Amino acid sequence: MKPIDIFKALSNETRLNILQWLKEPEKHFPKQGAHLPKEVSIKGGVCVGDIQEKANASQSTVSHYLNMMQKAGLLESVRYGQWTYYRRNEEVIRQMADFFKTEI
Amino acid sequence: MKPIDIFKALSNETRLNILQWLKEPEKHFPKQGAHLPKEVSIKGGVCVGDIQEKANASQSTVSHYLNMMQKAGLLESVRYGQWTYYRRNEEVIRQMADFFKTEI
DNA sequence: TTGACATATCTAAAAACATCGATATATAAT
DNA sequence: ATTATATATCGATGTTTTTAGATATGTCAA
Repeated sequence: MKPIDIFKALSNETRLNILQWLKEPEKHFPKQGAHLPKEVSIKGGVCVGDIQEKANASQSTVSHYLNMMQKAGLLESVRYGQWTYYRRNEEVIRQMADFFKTEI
Repeated sequence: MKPIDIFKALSNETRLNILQWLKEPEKHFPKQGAHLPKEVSIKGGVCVGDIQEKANASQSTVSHYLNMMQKAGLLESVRYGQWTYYRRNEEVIRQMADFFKTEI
C-alpha cells in the first residue's frame, strides 16, 4: 500500500465520488449489470460506461481515472466479455483507513 | 473539513513526513523550543526553521507547505515573537480519520 | 468477415502545482 | 537607528496533472 498514491487518487472530486458511489452500486447505478446474465454476478462491479455516464467526463478520462485508482489499489477490475467491471478493493481501503487512524 | 484539500496536502512525501514528525515533536526535533522561556509552553509546536532543517527543502518551500497544511486544517500555528510554531490540529485529523473510515 | 460497441492507450494542449531565489515584513538585540 | 534573525510572500520557471479527441484493441452479433 502506497499512501501517497492513494492520497493523490483521492485528491480529485470525481474520483472521490466514484469511490463513494461504488460503496452502494445498486443505489447509484440502477441499471447495473444489465448486460450480465443472471448467473454471472460480479458483486459490486460497475462497468466503465455506467460510471462515465454518472461522472460526466469523457470516456478516456474516466478510463484513466479508473486505471489510476486501480494502480493505487483502491479498485480492482474484472473483465466480462467486452465490459470491464470495477469494484472497490475493500481490503486496501480498510488498511488505508487504519493507516490514517494510527500513522497519520 | 474539506477532504480533498487534506488529501492534496498529504499527496507529498515531505508534507506527510512533517505531519508524522509532529506526532512526536520531542523525538524528531530535539532542540525544540530552545528559543522559548520555560514558562511559555507551546505544546507540540515546532518552529519553521527546525522543520525546514529536518525537511531538507528551502525556507520558502517549507513555509509554503506549512501554510497549505494549515489551510487544509491539518496544522495550526502560534506566533511567539519572531517565531511561528506549528503543531498538529488533532481534532481535524481525528475527524478526517473518522471520515475515511466511515465515508470512503 | 464485417460492423458495432466497450474499453484502453496515445498524443497533445492547457491548467495546476512545485520549487527556489529574491524580496518584504516583523521582531529582537545592540 | 541599525543590524540580525525568522518567517512570509513574490515572481519566475520547470514539472506534473488534467482532460479530451483520436486511434487501437478486443469482443460480440449478424
